[in-house]
Amino acid sequence: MGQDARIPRRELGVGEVARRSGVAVSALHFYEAKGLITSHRTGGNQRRYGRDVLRRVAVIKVAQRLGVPLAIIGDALKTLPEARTPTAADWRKLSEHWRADLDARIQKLTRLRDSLDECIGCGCLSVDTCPLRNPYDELGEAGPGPRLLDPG
Amino acid sequence: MGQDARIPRRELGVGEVARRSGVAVSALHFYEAKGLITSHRTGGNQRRYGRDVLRRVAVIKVAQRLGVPLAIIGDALKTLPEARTPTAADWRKLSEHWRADLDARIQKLTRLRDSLDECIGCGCLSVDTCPLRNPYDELGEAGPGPRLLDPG
DNA sequence: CTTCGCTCTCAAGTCTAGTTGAGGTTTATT
DNA sequence: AATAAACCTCAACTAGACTTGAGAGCGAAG
Repeated sequence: MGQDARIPRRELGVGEVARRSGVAVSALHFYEAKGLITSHRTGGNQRRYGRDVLRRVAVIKVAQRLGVPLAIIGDALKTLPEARTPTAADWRKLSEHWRADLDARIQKLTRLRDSLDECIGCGCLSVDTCPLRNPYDELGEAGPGPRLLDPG
Repeated sequence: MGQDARIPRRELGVGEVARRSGVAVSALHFYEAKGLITSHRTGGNQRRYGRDVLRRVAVIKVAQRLGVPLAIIGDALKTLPEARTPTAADWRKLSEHWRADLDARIQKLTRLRDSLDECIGCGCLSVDTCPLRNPYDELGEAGPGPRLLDPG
């Protein structure tokens, strides 16, 4: 068993962080590879995390729920001074920024819903005239291929 | 040039469908491989589409804007009687269904925004008590792209 | 000191929605 | 008949966010 037995305030192993934060160990490895979190190693090359990692992972998860891609989250986290535990003030700054994105996304979906209501009985779907087919409000996700982000 | 010269009511070649519907030829191939549209072939193995394909592609594109994944769109189109051109009534049925999804998505994001407003200064992010971290409203988050899975 | 569980690295696979390219065939026009 | 534009198939690539698996090492309990 791990190192969590009687050491409430020490560093955390990867499995413990996984349990406490609710993400998989593989995801933590992945975040670390992407530079979103950091760790140092024991003599035996195992990861040890400071307690700030829990807050960081929390921020990551919330930002993902907001629809922010990992790369952007990573950039934001890097603006925090040197591997510091994010404070409430830091969090406020990040969340205010992301709130704007969220708002835009909600607006876009709402407009779409309104168009859908208008068109729901017409069945026209004309390429030129139907508002549902005319993306007057394509925000970011223009273009080719596989970049449609805007999950739930 | 192709077969569209003086034959307004005949079948359509793949390039013409692409031009008229605004999707790439490769996308039409792809939709066909996925069973969302069908064609028959000439002696020389080239695709020929009935005119209903234009309406079908229109439905596909609109549904995608609503955030419906291709697999679901395909299932819906399969409920239409045998390769029939979707009528206005068919379209209404589909769109009413998808409207509910859209609404749910909007509601979810709105709740998320409200939580964010509440939490924007608190910085708590407690795993147990923070509403931002407690996904009381995970509806099958059928996101595009990667699997943003579960209790994100 | 053995053993079992945890952790390590690295490669490859998954899923969506296609695009791109190679190499070859068909169709329409000249 | 020759030529050019369109079309064909199939494989491989893209992006994002991970997961899965193989093969090997680490750490603490018994």
